[in-house]
Amino acid sequence: MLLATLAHVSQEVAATSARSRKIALLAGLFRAAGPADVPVVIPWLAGRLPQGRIGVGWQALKDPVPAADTATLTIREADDAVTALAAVAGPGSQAERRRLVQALLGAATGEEQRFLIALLSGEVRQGALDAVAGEALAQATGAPSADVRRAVMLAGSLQSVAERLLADGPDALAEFRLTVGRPVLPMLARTAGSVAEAVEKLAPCAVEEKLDGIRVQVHRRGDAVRVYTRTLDDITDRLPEVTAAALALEGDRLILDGEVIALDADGRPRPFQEVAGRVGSRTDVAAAAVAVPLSPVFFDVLAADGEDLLDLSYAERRTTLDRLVPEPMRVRRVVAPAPDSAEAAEFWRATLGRGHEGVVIKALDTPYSAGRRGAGWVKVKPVHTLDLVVLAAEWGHGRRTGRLSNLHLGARQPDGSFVMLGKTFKGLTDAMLEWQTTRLKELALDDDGFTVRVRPELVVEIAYDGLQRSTRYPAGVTLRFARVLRHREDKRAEDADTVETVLGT
DNA sequence: TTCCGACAGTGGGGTCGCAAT
DNA sequence: ATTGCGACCCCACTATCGGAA
Repeated sequence: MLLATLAHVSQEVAATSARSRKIALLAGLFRAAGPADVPVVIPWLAGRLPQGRIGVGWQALKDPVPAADTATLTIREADDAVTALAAVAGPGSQAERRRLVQALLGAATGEEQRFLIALLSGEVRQGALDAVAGEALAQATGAPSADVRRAVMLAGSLQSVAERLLADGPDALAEFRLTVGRPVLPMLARTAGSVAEAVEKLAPCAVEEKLDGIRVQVHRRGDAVRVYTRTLDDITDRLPEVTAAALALEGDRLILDGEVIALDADGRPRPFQEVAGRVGSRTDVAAAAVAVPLSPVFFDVLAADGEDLLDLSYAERRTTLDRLVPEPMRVRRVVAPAPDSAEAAEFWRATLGRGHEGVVIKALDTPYSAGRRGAGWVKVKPVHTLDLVVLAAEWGHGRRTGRLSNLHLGARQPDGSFVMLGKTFKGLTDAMLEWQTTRLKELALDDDGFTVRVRPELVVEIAYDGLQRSTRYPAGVTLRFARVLRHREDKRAEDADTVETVLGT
């Protein structure tokens, strides 16, 4: 199949907003693809490279390359070129990658170039990722979409399901079962504003500690242990403590779901940044493990003695977890039998008092919804707010093109100047974007085409989760997960919060 | 007809490893 | 030694489609 065919379909998918039309377009292309093209066509149209990380980003793609006049490039040839790119390493690799990228783009027409650049930079943005592509796959093959979805969760990727499905038909889906050693997409939680609100919806439910670390899925079969992240990357080699902990358990053929955190001598959790740094360290794991020892803490079990527990209720899975995992390695929790239970509020206070991030409220009767943001899990974290001053704004991309989007946030200093604490683009409705674009243009000092600096007069109310250490910003801290609540036209810059106030929180 | 679940998009900061300077 | 880049951790929130109620 020619790359031009695929690039054109991608463009059509991007051009329509109707999800049903996107699915029909993708399904048509999947049907037309030959068996040899399928392993490439499916991930490409879900916006992903089968080779994974290849070391090419916007920097390697920014130089324009003259386009070919006619479309001759095949999908196979383009895929081979990407494979060659992924293999480049060592001194001179950046230049070599750049050369290979330019050769590939030089063989492509304009439309093909646009698709390849989007694909290589991870910005296909056609309004269709795995879920929509999976739906199209079901349509193209006649398999029930619920079965395709379940197979994808259990396989951890669309691609492997697609290959089996297109080669052997819908019957092949039955082979995708929960298997110890093969990671499944983890269940995620939604957000609620308060514990009372969440318990109201979910009772009878449990309230669990929410630990601020790295999510892990631990598989153990005999002496073989593997540890996977939320995106199913294998990080076993970086977490020897987790392997040791898993081997010390009674049960076998296990899959456990939990979080790794770092604890001080007095049992209080250390900052997320330290945990992330530790998990990211791979060159000298032994030294890193001495500096920041990690503790795995589990909250769910997906398989025990090789048996699939996904469809059991949370209450039943938790009973199994309590049997298999000793108490210090399980998250603390209480059960709130009714919406007005006093236990929930008390547990929330105690959890925050111990220095943890928040709580997760879990309905007792829900199964493990792999890969979903299931309604059965709801997280609640404390929210702080500040009034800060907009110092500058950046022009948006995609659907925010032409709007000033990303705001630079400043806190007041005693001498009347401002110190930048971070940026945010979150929380803005289309109407707010429209309004702030107009307002900030009135305040503009200069515009370099990327950032518009403004007179520091517009006050915004910002919500955030807490402070974290920063080397990027002058105060030495930045806001974690800052988002805009509202513009405060009723406030002047002199009314904004000071750096002292921020640091005092 | 209205409501709501699922999905995609728009990016934030930090940290590590590697290559280039 | 320092800097720049890419990858991958953590993540909040809004808009939209289309099926459920």
